[in-house]
Amino acid sequence: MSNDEFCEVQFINGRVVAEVRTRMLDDGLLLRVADIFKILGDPTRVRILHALSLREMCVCDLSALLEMSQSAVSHQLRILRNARLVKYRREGKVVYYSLADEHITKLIKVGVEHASE
Amino acid sequence: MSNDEFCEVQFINGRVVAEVRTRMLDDGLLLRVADIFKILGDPTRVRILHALSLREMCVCDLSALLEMSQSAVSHQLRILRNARLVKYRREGKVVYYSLADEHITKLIKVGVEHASE
DNA sequence: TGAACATATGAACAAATGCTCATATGAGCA
DNA sequence: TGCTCATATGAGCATTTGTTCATATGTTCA
Repeated sequence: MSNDEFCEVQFINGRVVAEVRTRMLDDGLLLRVADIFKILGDPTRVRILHALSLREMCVCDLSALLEMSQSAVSHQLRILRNARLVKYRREGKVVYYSLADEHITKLIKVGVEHASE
Repeated sequence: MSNDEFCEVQFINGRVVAEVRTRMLDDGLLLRVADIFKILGDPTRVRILHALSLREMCVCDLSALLEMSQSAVSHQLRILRNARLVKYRREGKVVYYSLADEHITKLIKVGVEHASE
């Protein structure tokens, strides 16, 4: 696929494009990066993750804390589970969720720093 | 609004919820955090930001690099502009975009680190 | 075993999103 | 001024997303 299909200009150097392309990270990797950020890009999930960074919690407590239905919280927890951002343990009828690792805390932290500017 | 509306359980302590609530970051802040991550949560925008972290580029070159229409790139650049993640300068007919600051580079970097696991 | 409860999940639906297409804007140049 | 080109933007549309509602699953306990 030639550049001409997208850009008909001559004087804008294709060499610049080619040079940058060699230094670009793999598209698949950048896609995974976007996937992670997409998961973090929802207020409910951010609040859940932040709450879990303070303390392990069960679904019911999270639901009360966030003032959201148990179903809504559960649906979001599934998304976080599938993305391996949280882990959980069952204790009788109650399921306790916590962050999968400190990496997540760091991600949230960097986001908070940026938002606090 | 009582917890009961969302959680009828007695033995799951409301004190835990109350205690965590006092330590929770402000909801408005967490909303802004989610907003930033939402913007980073799209492959096109991540690729644009990553490219700009390597070099200042014009719309046309970005379009060629990403093999996307000029219109699509321009639309995404507007979103990035509104979020103050990129800045731009005009040079004749050409508009050059670059990252607003190194904060953005750091955000992307942390995301890449996570995705590289 | 059967009732009660914490959690999970499927279907449905409204809202948000990202692209395309057509067109507008704005700058350089003949 | 009129033409060309780089960029911006509005409308339309298909897809994705987050919630609710209803219901299923799985565990405890009488």
